[in-house]
Amino acid sequence: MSSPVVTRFAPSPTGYLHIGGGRTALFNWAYARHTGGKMLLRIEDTDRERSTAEAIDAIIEGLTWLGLDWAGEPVSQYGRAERHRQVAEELLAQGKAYRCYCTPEELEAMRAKAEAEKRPIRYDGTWRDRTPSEAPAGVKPAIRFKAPQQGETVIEDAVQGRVVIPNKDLDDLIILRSDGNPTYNLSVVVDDHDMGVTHIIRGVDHLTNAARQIQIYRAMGWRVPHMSHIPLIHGPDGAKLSKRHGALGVEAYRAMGYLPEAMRNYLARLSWSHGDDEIFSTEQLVEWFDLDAIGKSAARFDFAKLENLNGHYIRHMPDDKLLMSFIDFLPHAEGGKAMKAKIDEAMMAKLLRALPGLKERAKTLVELKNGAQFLFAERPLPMDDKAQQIIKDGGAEVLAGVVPVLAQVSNWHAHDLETAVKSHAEAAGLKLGKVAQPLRAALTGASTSPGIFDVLEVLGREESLARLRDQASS
RNA sequence: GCGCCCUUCGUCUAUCGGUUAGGACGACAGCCUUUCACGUUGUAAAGACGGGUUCGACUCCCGUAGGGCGCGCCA
Repeated sequence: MSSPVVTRFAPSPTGYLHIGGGRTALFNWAYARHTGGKMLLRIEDTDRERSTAEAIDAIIEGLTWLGLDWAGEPVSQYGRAERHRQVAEELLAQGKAYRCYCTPEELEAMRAKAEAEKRPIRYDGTWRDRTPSEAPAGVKPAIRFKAPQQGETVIEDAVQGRVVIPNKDLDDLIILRSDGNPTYNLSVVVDDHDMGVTHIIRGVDHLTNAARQIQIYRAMGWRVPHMSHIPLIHGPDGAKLSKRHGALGVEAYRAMGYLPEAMRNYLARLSWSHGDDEIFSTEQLVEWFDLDAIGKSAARFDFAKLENLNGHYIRHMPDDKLLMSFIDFLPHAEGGKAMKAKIDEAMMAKLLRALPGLKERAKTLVELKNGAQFLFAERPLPMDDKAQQIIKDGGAEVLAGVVPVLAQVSNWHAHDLETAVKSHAEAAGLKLGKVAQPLRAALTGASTSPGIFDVLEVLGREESLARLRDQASS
């Protein structure tokens, strides 16, 4: 029996949880679930300049919205700095690291020179073999890892396969800054080791870091975790979906009206697949998810497909559940707070009754919100351009004819209303559409809506007749 | 510049040497229809290029081109 799987999601809190991070978290989560293991959350906050408490909150909220959870409390990497320092000292004591007295300015000059001469940009090992006695006075040293210079470092990656990096291309990285703070590559290794992480699943942008980290694991005599470097998500143009290029935080997707279940389904299908399966539940994802089905090429983010998937989830969600999702969504939508304030028991009932007709027409919760607008509107109803046109083009007269008919319907239900309107249309020699559109315009203020008889029923007799009379010619 | 990775319809992908290269989104067309949708039927649409290996390559190897990632006292 092998030990239980431990994965981790380790974002740096320098901004919101972007969509690529969300998928990395999803893969870690799904793999942990699939194997009966657990996922840990570690906040990589060692960069004190850029890490913020707001970002931590945004990440946690984003993960929570996505429906991803983790075992235990989030770990602060910065909080473990003392331990990282100890490891750096240990490496130093063992001769596997050394003090480097180069100043940042010198290093910058070194890089500039290398670039100008079109040489690989690498630390030249100035202090690798010098003795501390040669140290310049007044310069605080950083500690560098003494990386092997010959041979190669092999990454056995579940996704990338066997990746071989020549050691000559990996220079001596700083593991402890001159101010005594550990750097990323050291902290990651120490934390993953101490936290018992068995499987590292992260973006391929960390692939070369993996090589350096493996060298540190070796130097410490620690076991190297299983690694999976997953492809990045690109924008529609093929370029990296970076923060600078319009990459959005998961909260933006929430505001755009996407359902977490749809996001999970969509994200799961980026660089991962299970045969021809396109739409599947999170339970199925957990059941099916495995590392060997992850592809190596980057995927482009496609809003059209996300939207299609989202529409599917909206349509198939039970009405009561959808209503709850809708109400939870409202505060995040434009003008949604005002709508939410209007939701009382009666409105809940109306929404629930209207939802079957509404959800067929909505691909996002924003569209659902817009579609439901007519339920919240108050007389006199605001009318959009098309609706006004319908009323003007003879609609008002049609309404004048049909209102008395509707007023006589004793049982105000869709079926009876339909019977009444249809026979009226027939008697008047009008096609049903000629009657339905004016009704729709007057009732909803728009030219599109759910089935008109359902609209009449949901609005109720009094409100319906009042709205119709507002627009009927006298 | 150096290193690593990638390349099947516009997009996401299936294919693990032998298929009429399949599915999904999107597009287009038809049907349904009180609007818009939904639903449904159908159509168009792909192995980057060039060499090998093989009886046989989308699949294996090499090269070319294009793309991505990395090369901080950032993570």
